Amino acid sequence: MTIEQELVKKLRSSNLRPTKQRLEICRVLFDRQKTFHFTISDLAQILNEKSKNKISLATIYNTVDVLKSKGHLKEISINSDKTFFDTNISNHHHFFNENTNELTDFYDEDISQIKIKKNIPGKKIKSVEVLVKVANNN
Amino acid sequence: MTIEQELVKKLRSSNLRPTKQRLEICRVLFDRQKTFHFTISDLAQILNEKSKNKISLATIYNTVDVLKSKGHLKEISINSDKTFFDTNISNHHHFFNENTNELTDFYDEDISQIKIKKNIPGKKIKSVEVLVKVANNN
DNA sequence: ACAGCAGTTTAGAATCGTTATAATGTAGAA
DNA sequence: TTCTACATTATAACGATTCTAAACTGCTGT
Repeated sequence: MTIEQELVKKLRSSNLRPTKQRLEICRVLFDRQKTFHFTISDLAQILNEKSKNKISLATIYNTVDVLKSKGHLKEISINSDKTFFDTNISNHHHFFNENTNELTDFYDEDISQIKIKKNIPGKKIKSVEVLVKVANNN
Repeated sequence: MTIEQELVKKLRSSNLRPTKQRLEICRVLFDRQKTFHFTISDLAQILNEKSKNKISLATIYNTVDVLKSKGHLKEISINSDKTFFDTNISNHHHFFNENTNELTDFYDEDISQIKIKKNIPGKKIKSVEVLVKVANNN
């Protein structure tokens, strides 16, 4: 399947018609090798630089919201200034570089196995994610 | 030392004069047995109910910001709608109940020891915190 | 192919949390 | 008590996000 077909499929599976705006957004999000961490304004800026006819902010918000609710994007909370999203939707962990505000993914194989020894009655664990904050020594 | 003296000390150590508004805020925050998780609007509402003369939102924001920057409060990021604060400033972990949006603390003794097997060159780990999302089974 | 409609995009207004402003009030040192 | 630097306040400003309603378009049925 070509990338373009993948993108269309992703949109259709979210009950979104593959319009040119949405495809443009999806290309930025998903047509890349590495995980992409972004805010709406990052994305809007990239889209503006990339294409001649600009896409309305409302469309960007709507598309990202739907992609998120359908599980194609994940929201990550590091600080509360802005909402970050992640194209890596697997259960994974983050390094947060306090000096540069950069995020780096890491996976279960990079951490010792985590066992939670306490539970909340009547509740089931849905996810376990670790946030490691790092900074320069000085 | 009485609670009231503790509160005054906490304010003075933050370079804040112990005014009646600030003391009122600190009583709500720190004069309690259990950890308190709150948003600014939670706090504002409690303060309004509690005392006759209401405290300006600006004062609440300023006081909380300073207390946070001086390490008497901790900011926690769960979702990005609102900024949450925590009176528990120790390194600890959270359960987030997706059904009720409630937060519960848990500590290192409630989890297996965590070893990070990867590192970021030139950076030092400042904190490791785990977020466990839980929800009803159905 | 194309008409028609449901779904989409858009600019701009509205909203909400948070921060800034500037006038008035007050804690605390002398 | 007086004075000054710090605090408080109401309100304005701001920025991210959501809403609105009018114009536009993909897609289905013909």
